[in-house]
Amino acid sequence: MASQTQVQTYGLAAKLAELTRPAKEVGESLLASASYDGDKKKAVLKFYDQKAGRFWLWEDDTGHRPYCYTKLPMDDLKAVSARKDVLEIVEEEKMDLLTDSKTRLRKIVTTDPLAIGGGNDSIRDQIRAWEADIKYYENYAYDLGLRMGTYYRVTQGKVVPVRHAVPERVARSLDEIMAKNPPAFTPFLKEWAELLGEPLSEFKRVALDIEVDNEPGRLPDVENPSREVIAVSFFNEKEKVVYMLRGGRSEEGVSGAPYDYQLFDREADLLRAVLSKMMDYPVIVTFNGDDFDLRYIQHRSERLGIAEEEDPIQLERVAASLKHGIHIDLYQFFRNRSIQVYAFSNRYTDHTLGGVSESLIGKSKVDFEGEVGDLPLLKLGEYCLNDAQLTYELTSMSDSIVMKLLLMISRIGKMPMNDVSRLGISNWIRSMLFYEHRRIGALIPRQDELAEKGGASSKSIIKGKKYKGGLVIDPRPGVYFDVAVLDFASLYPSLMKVHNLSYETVNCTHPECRSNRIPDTDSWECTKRNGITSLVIGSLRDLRVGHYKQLAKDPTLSKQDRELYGVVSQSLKVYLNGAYGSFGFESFAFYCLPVAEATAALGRDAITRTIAKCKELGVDVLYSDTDSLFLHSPSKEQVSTISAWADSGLGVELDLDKVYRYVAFSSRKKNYFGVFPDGTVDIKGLTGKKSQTPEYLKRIFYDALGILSSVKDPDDFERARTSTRELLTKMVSDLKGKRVPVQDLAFTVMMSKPTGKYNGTTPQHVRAAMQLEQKGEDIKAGETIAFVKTKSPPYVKPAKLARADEVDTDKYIEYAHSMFDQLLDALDFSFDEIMGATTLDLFWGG
DNA sequence: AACTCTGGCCCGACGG
DNA sequence: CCGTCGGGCCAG
Repeated sequence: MASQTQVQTYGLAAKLAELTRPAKEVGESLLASASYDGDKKKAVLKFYDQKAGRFWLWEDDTGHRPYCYTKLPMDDLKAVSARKDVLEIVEEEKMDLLTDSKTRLRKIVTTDPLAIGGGNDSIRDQIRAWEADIKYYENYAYDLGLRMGTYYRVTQGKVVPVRHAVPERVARSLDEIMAKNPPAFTPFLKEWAELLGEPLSEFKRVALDIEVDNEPGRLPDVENPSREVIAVSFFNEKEKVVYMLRGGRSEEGVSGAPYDYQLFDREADLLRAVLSKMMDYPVIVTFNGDDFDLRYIQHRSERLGIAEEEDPIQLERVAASLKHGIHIDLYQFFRNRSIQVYAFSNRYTDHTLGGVSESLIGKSKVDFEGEVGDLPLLKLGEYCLNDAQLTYELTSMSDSIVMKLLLMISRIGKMPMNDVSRLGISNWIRSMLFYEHRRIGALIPRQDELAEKGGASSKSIIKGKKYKGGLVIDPRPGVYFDVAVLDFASLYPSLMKVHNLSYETVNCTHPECRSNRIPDTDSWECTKRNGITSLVIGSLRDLRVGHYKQLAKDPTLSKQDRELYGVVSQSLKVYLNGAYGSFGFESFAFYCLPVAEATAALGRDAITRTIAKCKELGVDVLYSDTDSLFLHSPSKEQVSTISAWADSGLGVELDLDKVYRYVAFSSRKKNYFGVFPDGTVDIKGLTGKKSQTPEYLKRIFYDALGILSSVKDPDDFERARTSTRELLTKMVSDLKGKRVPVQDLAFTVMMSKPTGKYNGTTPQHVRAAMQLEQKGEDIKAGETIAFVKTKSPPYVKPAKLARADEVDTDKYIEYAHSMFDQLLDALDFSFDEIMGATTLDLFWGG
């Protein structure tokens, strides 16, 4: 650890003199980020002192080197580093050295059949020495024993954490979990509980948004920023300010604006003020700042001759980062599928600022006509500030859940928050597992070593997939009252734990393990040693299921503690759900197909045997998908018998998840709806709930479900049938009579790539997008296209360009037909039938 | 550079 | 006309 703390001298000189101070004066400060600067060959920790409102940097250049694939002395490295051409060659030599040392090491390690951890202390030491030379600097802070978002105090050059007390109730619950697990899990559980119990911190932050004076119909070019930055807004609870360029814009009414503003005559002055303001904050939040806002400010500042020293922005290949703090680009964060699905339960689907804001905070972007550059200052400021406000509120909603998730995911993954916000689940897990390897002095496997474990032995159901996945059985069509749904708690992580699944243990070298076959695969499991991913994932699973989920609801704990444990539980869920899939992902650092395949195979085995057990007990299994069972009217005793059997026989927890008043299955898998005792409806997979279905059809669909939700017993269905018939008759009549607004008939489908990249086939939404492009619109991947089906080629039109008389009504009735049949199939009536032949004749003129 | 996985449904485009 | 495939969205 460094003995001397230094302060960087970039940034506005005066500002920095005010903001930075020597470490010996530093009181309690929040660690915001850690990174390794390869150019300066220094690690930089970024702290923020909330009380004093100042940030400071702590640099470490002792013993931690940037290019550690080498045995070269530091001085030699420095000498060659000065010359770039030489460095290239030396890098190669370094790689040779690395290979040599690894070969030597492997000779020793091969005496250990599993090649991780080492079998005795001398091997362990050698591994550690070798590992020290190939340190992975993402984990830098954690190598020093530091943790993100935690308060530290610096005394005599040492960084010391500010400790917290663990509530007694929490300690007790942890002891119980440790008692239930084999001793190998104890150190893991302890370590994790200590980390996860660390209180959450708040981050002083501001949201930023910019407006550029663009040419009509064209987006500003970030790489060649020829247009002026005309407005920049900052928003948080204390500060709502817009910096604007006069540029001849109308100043009418601006003096009475409901926000603070500053007007500038020169763009360079505006930008200097912006850069200076940015320095006040350790965390800056944007929406798409990586690709646009910060990149544009930086390039524009360069062009206007603003000195590097005045500018806190540092552009990287994909990210825009800050020299003094961290930049969170929410666009990157919300685009992350794991976040979308597991943290926000798919509550948003559109990844634009407007889309996410509308879904999560119920607020929209400001609308205006024409070009942003032509707006009067009052409007310009309002528009610009509104975007910053939405951005900020996305981080402050629900008690700042976004910041808390970022922080917790960062701590679990041993990855700085700025990286967490930009990278996907496989990178979080990579970082987490690298750390775990180093902590126990284990070798991190190379790709070729992992490949030796072999590929998949099962054949996937779907063409083009790598292995066989979860089991889905055909539902029994019809309506069933009193249906209980049992499901396995974290099935895949549980199986990884119980069956010791890890890349080094699966298909191990012990001859006596070969008989521990994993059903439906050619693989076997190891009973000689605990696998590292089994230990890590298993510990996290137990802590989530047996500890944090309960603590989050425990009334004896303070609100603050409950909130912390809720965030922990949610973050763990993200990791647990991603772990299995990552092992089947080619680019994952621990990619190991046998692990993914074995997990899924054991899942199929578990559910198959449970179904058999149910049958044996005389319980009807109506449906099952991967880890869930739908049981027809089981008794309490039957449920607890099955649950107890799963616990002892399979080693996996099987719980009663929910009970439906009734469930209606069609013959289609992953397509059903259920009604809870309180009348709420649970819809799965039906077309009527899909985001692409036109608003009008969705509305009718939900109306129909409303009718069906009132059904209390089989006799009620007759009434429901009559009401449904009336509803659908009116629908057909409204469609035929063109009484439905065109907007409500729009299909909304996302573009997964730009129009040009669809080769060979042109789906309807792409055809519509191309029409918009012809009108001069810019369509990007990720945008949602609204289109209606029309009667003449190309049979689609963007919704905003279509007239009611162009709509192909028959297509819509056809679509409604198929949509309602999914619903009615189950109830044993059909669209045609319910409409009655005469009604159909009437409307279809047949 | 990359966006955890497989299973399943639906529609429309495309080629024979 | 029909089977196959690409594309999108959803379940788990």
